[in-house]
Amino acid sequence: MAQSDTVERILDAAEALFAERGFAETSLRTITSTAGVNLAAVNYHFGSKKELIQAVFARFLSPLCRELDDTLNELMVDSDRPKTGLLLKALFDTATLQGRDSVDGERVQRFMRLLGLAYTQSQGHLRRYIVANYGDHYQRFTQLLQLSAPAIDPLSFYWRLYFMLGATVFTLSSFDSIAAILKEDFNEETTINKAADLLVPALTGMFENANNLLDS
Amino acid sequence: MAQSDTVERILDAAEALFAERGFAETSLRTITSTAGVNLAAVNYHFGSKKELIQAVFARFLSPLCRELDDTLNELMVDSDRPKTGLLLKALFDTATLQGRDSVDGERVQRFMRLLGLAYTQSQGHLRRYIVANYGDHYQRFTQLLQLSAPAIDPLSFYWRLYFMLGATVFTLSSFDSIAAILKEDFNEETTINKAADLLVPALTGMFENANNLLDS
DNA sequence: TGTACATCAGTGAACGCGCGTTCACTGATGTAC
DNA sequence: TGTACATCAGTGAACGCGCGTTCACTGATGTAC
Repeated sequence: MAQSDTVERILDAAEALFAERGFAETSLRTITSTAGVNLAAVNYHFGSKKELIQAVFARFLSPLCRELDDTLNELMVDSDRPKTGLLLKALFDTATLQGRDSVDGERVQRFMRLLGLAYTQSQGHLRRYIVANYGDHYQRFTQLLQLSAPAIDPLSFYWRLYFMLGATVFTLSSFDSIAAILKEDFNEETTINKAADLLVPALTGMFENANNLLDS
Repeated sequence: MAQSDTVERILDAAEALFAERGFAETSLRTITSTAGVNLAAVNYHFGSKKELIQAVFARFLSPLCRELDDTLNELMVDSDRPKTGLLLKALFDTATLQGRDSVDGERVQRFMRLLGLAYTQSQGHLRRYIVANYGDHYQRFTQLLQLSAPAIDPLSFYWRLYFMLGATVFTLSSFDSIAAILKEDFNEETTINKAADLLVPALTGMFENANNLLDS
C-alpha cells in the first residue's frame, strides 16, 4: 500500500464521518477502521486529530480557492466591477464543481456540513487555521461583492452577507432532513441542485430587497 | 439547599456551557463544578446527561410555546388568517421576551445557539424529544404562516421557511464572532437587537421577493 | 554484484486520562401510632 | 410527647470504558561504496 493511498483513505473516511457526526463525536478508531488502516497511522501522517481536521478542510478549500481565483480573474478581464449576480454564480459554480466526481452533489452537501461545523463547533484551532490560510481569498471575494452593490451601506452589506451564508450553510447542510420531510409531506423527490435553484433567487431577494414585512 | 435550587443551578450552568461549547464538549464535571453542586447530582435529578440536555430545552421551549400559543389565539380573534408580518412578529417578540430578565438579549442568543446545535449536532434523542413534545406547536405556526402567503406554492414556501430559519439561527448564534468582526472593521458597536432589526426586513425580502439575481 | 546502512510507511500493544455512571451512605424532614 | 420508620436531597469514592497518543518494532525500498 503506497503512502498516498493511506493518507487519502484516512481523509476520505474522516471527511465523511466528521460531516455526519461532528468532530468530537468521531473517534480516530472509527475513522481508521472505516478507512481500513492502522489506528496509529493518523498520528503518523498528520501528527494529531486537530491536524487531521485541518487537513480535511485544506483538501477541500485549496482547490476551491484556486479555481475561484481563476474565475474571478476571468471576470475582471471584462470589468473591474463584476455584477453581484456574476460573482455569486461564480462562487456557487465553483463550489458545485468541486463535487463533480461524486454522485448527486453529495460532496457539496458534505462540505456545507463541514463549513457549518467549523462555525458552530468550538474548534478554535480550525478557525485560526482557516483565517490564516484562506482569509485573503475570502477578503478578495467580499470586497468585490461589496463593490458590486455600492447602494447598500457597508454595515447592512455585511449583515446580509452573513444572512446569506446562514441560509445557505444551514439548509444545504440539513438537506437530508429537509428532503425527508418534503418527501413525507408532499411525496416530492428533491435534489440538492433543485434546492440550490430555489436558494439563489431567495438569496437575491434578501440581498437586494430588504423590505419591512409589517409594511405590506 | 432546597431541591429546586440545585436543579436550577445545574440547568443554568448546563444551558450556558452547552451553548458555548456544544454537548459532547461539555462534561458533567464542568457543569457541576460551575454550578457548585456535587457531580452525582445530575444523575440523581435528571437520570442521565441526555435527559439533562432535554431538560435544558424543555425549560426554554415550554414557556415559549405556551406564550406563542396565547399570542396566536389573540391574533385569531381578529382574523382567522393573520398576516405574514404579524405572525413573524409574534414569533420574534415571544422569543425575545423569553430573555427579558437577562442582559442585552444574551439569553436569546444562547437559545439560538442551542437551536443551532439541536439541528447540527447528532443528538438523535434530542430531535425525537423536541418533535414529540413541541411538534404540534411547530405545525400550528407553519400552517398559519402558509395560509398567510397563499401565493407561494407549498414547496417554495417550505424551502423559504428553512432559508429564513437558517439565516436567523446562523447569524444570531454566531452573533459574538460577527460583532467582533464589525467592531474591528467598522469600529461599530452592535447589539443583538440591532441585528434583529436588520434581519427582519432581510427575511421579508427573501420570503416575498425571490428574484433571480442574474436577471438584474 | 554484494554488503552495510539509512529512510520511511506502517503496526500492535500499551499508556494515562477524563468521561458518564453507580452505589453505599449521610443527614434532615415528614409521618404513623 | 416520644419513638420508630420512611422518604428523599445530596455526597464521596470508585467503577469500567473509550479516548488520543506514544513507542519500540517490522519490513520494504533506496543509497553509498
